[in-house]
Order: sequence, then C-alpha cells, then structure tokens
Amino acid sequence: MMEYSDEDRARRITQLRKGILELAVMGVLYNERHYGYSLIRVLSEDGSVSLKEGTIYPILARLDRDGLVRAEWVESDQGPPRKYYALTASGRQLFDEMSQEFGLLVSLVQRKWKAPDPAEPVGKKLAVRKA
Amino acid sequence: MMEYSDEDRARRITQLRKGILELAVMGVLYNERHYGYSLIRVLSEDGSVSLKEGTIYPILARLDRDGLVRAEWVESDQGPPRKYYALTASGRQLFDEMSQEFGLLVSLVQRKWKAPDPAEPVGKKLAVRKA
DNA sequence: CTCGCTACCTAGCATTACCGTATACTCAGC
DNA sequence: GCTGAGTATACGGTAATGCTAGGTAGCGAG
Repeated sequence: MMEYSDEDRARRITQLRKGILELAVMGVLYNERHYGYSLIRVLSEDGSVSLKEGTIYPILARLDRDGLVRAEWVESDQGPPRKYYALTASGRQLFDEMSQEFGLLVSLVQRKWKAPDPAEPVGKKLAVRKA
Repeated sequence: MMEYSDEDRARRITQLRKGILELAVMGVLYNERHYGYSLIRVLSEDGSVSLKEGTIYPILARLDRDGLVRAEWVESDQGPPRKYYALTASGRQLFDEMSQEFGLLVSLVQRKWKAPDPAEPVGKKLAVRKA
C-alpha cells in the first residue's frame, strides 16, 4: 500500500484552495459586510478554514482592483478604523456565474455517492492486454 | 456599473478549476472505472465541464505517478486499446482527506444562502470616515 | 487507399495564488 | 509615554496547473 507524503497532501490542498478561496470570500461577502480581520475569523470559525493576513488581504485587494467589491472605511467603537468590504453588482454577477461552474465541479467530486453506472460496472471483467 | 471583461471571467474560472479538476477526476474514479476518453465524456455530459485531452491526460499521469490510481490496458471490441484507470487505496484515502477540506470551502461559497448574522447586519448603518 | 473516429501522449506557455514573515499604524488602559 | 491588542499592508518565495496545439496510431468503412 503506497503511502503519499504529508508534503504531497499539503501541496494538493494548497493547490485546491487556489481560486476557491477567492470565490469563498465573495460568497461570504454576498450578503454580509466584513472587514479583513473579521473575514479571517469567519473563515476560521465557521469552517475551520484557517488562513493568515498574507492570504486574505491580497484577495481583497484583487477583488477591489477589479471592481468586484467596494471598500469603505468605518470608525470602530474600540480600536483602529476598519475597512469594510461589500460585493458590488458586478461582483454578484460574477459570483453567480462562477458559482454555476463551481456547482458542476462539486457534483463531480461528489459523484462517488451516486450509484455506479450499470453500463460500466465497477467489477467489470477486464481482459489484460500486455504488461 | 463596472463591467468585468470576458478574459477576466475566463481567467478566474481557469484558476478555479486548478486543483478541483484533479479532485473531480478522483471522485469520478472512486467507484467507476474509466479510461481517458470516457472520462472526458463523463465530465462533459454529466456536468458540462468541458475539457480537452491535453488537460485530462496530464492529470491521470500525475495521479498514476503518485500511486493514487492504477492503470490497466484493455483491448476494445472496436477501436484501439484503452487504458483503464481505477483509484487505489491510497487514492481513496487521499480523496477522503481532501474532500473534507473541500467540503468546508464549499460551505463557505454557499454561505450566501444562509441568513445574515444579526450581529453584523447587511444594512448596518455605516459612519464614513474619510475619502 | 484514404478518410474519419477513437484513443493516447508530449511540449511549452502563461498564469498568479497562497503563505510566511515582517512592518506600521490606531486606540485604550495605565 | 508605554504596552498590547486589533487592523492593514508589503514583499518575496515557491510551485506546477490548465490550456493550446500538435503528433502517433489502431481500427472500420467506403
């Protein structure tokens, strides 16, 4: 039973996060207003998806640059001012489009729950051809 | 209403696919045996997730290289022989682990369906600080 | 023979994301 | 003033994916 290394798993998971994280941020901001730090908490608490500043701020900067979110400085009752982000109309639209594609991919990942196709049964007898 | 370009959307979707595609292939192979070409059909039909040979074969090669799938040549009744792939025990284990992380990310993306947190209401009155 | 379809593989390119780490600023408490 | 927590930002390293395009080859039909 071949064992894959920890680095292997970590590398693949990191790769998996790429792109989804951005979509996830958009998803969270769809109906909620957040600032960078609170986003980190939300992502960490709600889904145990841990991430650091170095990951979240570049994402927000990118989304802002592309007009997908809009930032607003808001004074805080306690502590320094916060930069609140909200999804723009463009952001909503893009999120919806990407969500559709994402949904298809998700259903493929979850295909293992579906019953195997009778036309291509799991235990099909295979005629080995050559080594 | 700022418009994002088509290239923008395409770029983000491409980025989104990175990593997920590999997981999706594992998911499909979890209970079903497939060869490269049939995989392309499955992905295209079932979810309209279009991809070309140049995408699927490198993925299969990688999974094979890492011992996550096992390949077997099978003669075809009609046409050239086919290389069937099946997920190995390692592959199943890794898939399960990655699925867990994936599930968390999915739930975040779908957060927009959840009711907004009362503590951070959408329509919260914001005190603008400065331009 | 040649066409077309099935089937597999490779090379090279463009892409840019995520993460660790360090810095700096604001505000409240003392 | 000083400290500490909350908040935002800069920067470089590192990695290797997905896509386009092209190439080989078996098999059946006209």
